[in-house]
Amino acid sequence: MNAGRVDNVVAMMRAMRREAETAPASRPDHVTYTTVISTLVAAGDMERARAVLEEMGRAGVPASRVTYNVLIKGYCQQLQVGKARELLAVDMAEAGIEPDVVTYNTLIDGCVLTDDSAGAVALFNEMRGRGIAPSAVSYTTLMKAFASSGQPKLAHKVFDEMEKDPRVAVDRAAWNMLVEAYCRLGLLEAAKKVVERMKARGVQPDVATYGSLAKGIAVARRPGEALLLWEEIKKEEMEVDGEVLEALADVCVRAALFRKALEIVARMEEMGMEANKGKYKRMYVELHSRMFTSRHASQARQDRRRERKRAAEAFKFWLGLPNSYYATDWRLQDDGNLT
DNA sequence: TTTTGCCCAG
Repeated sequence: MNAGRVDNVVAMMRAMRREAETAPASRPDHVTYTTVISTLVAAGDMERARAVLEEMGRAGVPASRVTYNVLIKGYCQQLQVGKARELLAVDMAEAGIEPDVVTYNTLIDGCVLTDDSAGAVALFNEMRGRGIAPSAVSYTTLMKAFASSGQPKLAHKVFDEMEKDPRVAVDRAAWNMLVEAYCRLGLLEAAKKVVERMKARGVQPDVATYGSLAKGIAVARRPGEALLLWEEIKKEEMEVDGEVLEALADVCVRAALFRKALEIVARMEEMGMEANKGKYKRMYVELHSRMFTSRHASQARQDRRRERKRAAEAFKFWLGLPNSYYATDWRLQDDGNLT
């Protein structure tokens, strides 16, 4: 199952059933069937997952709450939240199986995936109405509903409620979701305040935190902030993934901060990541190909921009664009290639 | 032994 080998998992279950004819101890139990269903769900094959549920019933092995939770997750991933809800309202109810906090968290996330934040709130309330206590995951998922619908203030309200709830602890995922809620709209000052509070509470920012900040910087188009974040990542020897670096490199290229952009892509290449040169070529040509072409600049101004020009040449060299060492005439074709 | 949330982007 962990290797995603669907056919082998199904064949194993069948073999167990056959063997059980002479060795009853091999009879698949509810965990066996749930494991098979998990494999099919992970492969996105809801039809076969559902068929195994039927097979389970015919074999006289009752599905458990976990079995249903797995199937609900599968329908949510396929964006079929209606079918997921039906499993709860009809199948689980008929089988007399009570949902738990995982059931509801999964459904709430399904609402988020289908841009239904009202549905997410309704399910959160329904869960509490049934006497099921929200977990840290419940709060964070509800925050996600507001974060992804561009309502950071509401996400923050949920965060505050979470802090007040003695049954749960605010963890790094919750802080990160709050940072994400602000960054998605490019509200960098608010996001940075959250990060400061998070650090003051002894929670270290991680890849997700910096990923959100990098995205926020890109949304807000604030290259100065990209430099600050890059310096912090360098100073703290922070473990970051390529996506964060790419977001920062994008902002730097857009802002014509080529020296920094080169530093960042160097780090990406150190990490074994292929920087997307095609994208940077397009950005360079679209945004900066007219740089340094003014004929009216004074000598003083030309001197001042010498370092920037050197950086631009180095960047073009890295891109493989014609630079000062080679030909100087080049243009962008309709197909995006350069001649 | 099987199930849920935190960056990217579709």
